[in-house]
Amino acid sequence: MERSTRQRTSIRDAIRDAGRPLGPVEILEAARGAVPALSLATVYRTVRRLAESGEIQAVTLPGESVRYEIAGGTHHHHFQCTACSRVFDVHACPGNLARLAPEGFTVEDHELTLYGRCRECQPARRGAKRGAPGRAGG
Amino acid sequence: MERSTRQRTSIRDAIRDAGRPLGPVEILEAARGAVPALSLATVYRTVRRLAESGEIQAVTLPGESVRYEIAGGTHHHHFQCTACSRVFDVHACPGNLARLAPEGFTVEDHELTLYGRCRECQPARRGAKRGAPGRAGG
DNA sequence: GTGGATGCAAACTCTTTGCACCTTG
DNA sequence: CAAGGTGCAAAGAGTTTGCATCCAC
Repeated sequence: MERSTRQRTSIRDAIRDAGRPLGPVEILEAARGAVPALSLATVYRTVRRLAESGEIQAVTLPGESVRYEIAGGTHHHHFQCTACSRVFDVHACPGNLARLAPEGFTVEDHELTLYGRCRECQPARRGAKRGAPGRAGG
Repeated sequence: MERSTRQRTSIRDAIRDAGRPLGPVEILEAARGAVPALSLATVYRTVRRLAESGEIQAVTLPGESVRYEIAGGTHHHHFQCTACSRVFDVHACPGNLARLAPEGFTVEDHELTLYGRCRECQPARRGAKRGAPGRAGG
């Protein structure tokens, strides 16, 4: 059965506290705050377990490697900031996309990714404060 | 300057003739019909060149490695078959997605992927012929 | 005390790169 | 003939796995 280890707890907490999808290395760095000796292999093994058990879910964006977020349950999409590369949830959906498929095709599901500037990375405008952290990678 | 080699021609033709986005190995296999000694390294180098020159464009779907298709120019999306994994173009767009982003976020672009059954992989229904090739991977 | 969990390092897969040889213009 | 292109093999980056040790139950 599933044991409650410090590693597993720190990984789950890291994902939960982030409030946005995190990649394996981001999880590692965040979780090392609680468990400094945590290894990347354990992160990979644990996120797979947590994803299989339904506690977290994989977020796969076009051209990006996997990120993970707490399984909230509701259908939603994602927004990736073109400046800081971070990913955020979008709790809205255009809906009714089945009509877009070519004739003879059956639509079962869809994924939508929006790209643009997140709140912190808005380009400077007349007198606007720039709060962008400028983080690259991720 | 750009030379016209048999390899480059076979790669470009393979992508053009496929009518759907192909991955590096798919391109290799298709192009080897014309140039049997073609190497995967050349495929990688060539698609990068062709993509940089704008002749072809990368198609990156969630959780999938890159595919390439002829740069047609018009904005479109993609459909991935959950049975054969192949990817097809969708020449339609829900449009007006900027409103979906959280407040304070600016939307510059979007990507949409539909999932379901392609024409050849439709589940058998009353007396329908099954034409599905059942290709996995790719 | 036992079996699952962890850390390390090696293995794997996918992609890129160095280098000698070949081909196009 | 010169410059760019190609094939092979090795190198990188990201992810998975074998194994001895450790720890939750």
